[in-house]
Amino acid sequence: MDHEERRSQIAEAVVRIAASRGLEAASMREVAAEAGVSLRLVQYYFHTKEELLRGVLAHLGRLIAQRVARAVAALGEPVTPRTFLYGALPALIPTDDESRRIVLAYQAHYTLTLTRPELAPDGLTYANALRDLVARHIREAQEAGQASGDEDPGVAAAIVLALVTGLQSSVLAGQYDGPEAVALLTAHLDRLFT
Amino acid sequence: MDHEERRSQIAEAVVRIAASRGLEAASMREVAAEAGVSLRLVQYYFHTKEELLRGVLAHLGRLIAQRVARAVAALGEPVTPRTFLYGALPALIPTDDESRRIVLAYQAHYTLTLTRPELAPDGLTYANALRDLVARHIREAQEAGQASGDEDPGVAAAIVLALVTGLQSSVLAGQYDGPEAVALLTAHLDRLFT
DNA sequence: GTTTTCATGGTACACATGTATCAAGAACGG
DNA sequence: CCGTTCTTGATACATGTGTACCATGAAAAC
Repeated sequence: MDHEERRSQIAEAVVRIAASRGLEAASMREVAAEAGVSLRLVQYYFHTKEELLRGVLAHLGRLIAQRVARAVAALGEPVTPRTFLYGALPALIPTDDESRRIVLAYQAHYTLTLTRPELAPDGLTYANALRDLVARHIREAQEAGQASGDEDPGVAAAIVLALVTGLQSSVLAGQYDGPEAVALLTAHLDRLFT
Repeated sequence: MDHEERRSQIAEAVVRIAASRGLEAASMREVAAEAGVSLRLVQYYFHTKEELLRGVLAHLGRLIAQRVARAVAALGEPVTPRTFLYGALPALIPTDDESRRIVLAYQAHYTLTLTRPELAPDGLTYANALRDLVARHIREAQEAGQASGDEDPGVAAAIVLALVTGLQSSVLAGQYDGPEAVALLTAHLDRLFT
């Protein structure tokens, strides 16, 4: 059978367990049962548990990137800095069940990596790259006169991304639902693009 | 011996373990060893593990509230809405080792409650109360002409608190250090208080 | 002074965990 | 046809886990 597909299937099982019963309930045996395979098979595709968790984290990264890319693509051409930010950032907020599962599992892994850094091989690479990307779009919007220019693009990008992270947490905890959180995010963006 | 003190001592041990090796490493035996007491004693003061985790969460809440109160008190009189926000909110960002421990342990517990709501008896009570408190201060600042009045205080409060949450995560992950995160937060506040 | 409650210790038990081992069919090239 | 490599299965093992049980001073109440 195809290796990548099997690994995805198992990783998906971990995501489901982590989102419903918590990451600590994702034992090798539970994962095997949830994925509908034998324990030995989980061991075969992910030799150790550490490798499994790393694989799941990578899988979650792909899922999230895919969701964002899809949201941006749905905007149609042309993709201006403004439409990019209004399209990509809200895609990170959990709305439907699937995005909630993904973000919840991601947050569980994220928290785990805080005390087990060896599980996050790339560490802050993606976070910093994303911030720089957002900063670049903000700067372009400023140069095009769409945004007020009296703010450092790097600072504004860091703020808006931290806001997204915080809103993710709030939605997961049930403080706001998806649309409410998106409204808060766009309210912040609206002040950026005066 | 004093009951409350013993419970605090044990809860503090859990916080240290959670911050260094992760909450999943906080088994009853490890907690006992870290606290320098016997396993039986941990069982005596917290009959079950669920009760222990609830106790630690309550303890963390007290520690955080105490830190914020201290930061506000350090501002001296009079406490205006503006000084309150500039004093209380940055106190939530991890700067020294102790605040890092507290926030890290809190985040671990928070993530755990997402899939085990029975561990968070008060749920969103505090979060909503804090948001309303911040909203009230923002509204007062607006009425005093210290802040631009074209923004809903509730929305602004929700945004700034989500930002704080996101900055906490970023600092824990090492993306920003404490002073950088505080600078980002005050940059946001500065735009609120034109 | 005896009894009862509190505080602490040691230990046992049933179970879950990650990992390793042994085994057997399947696919496939020589 | 045979051997080799890839997949999959069942199971064993050592250890860690939460919890329960029994025991012992100490203090307090009557």
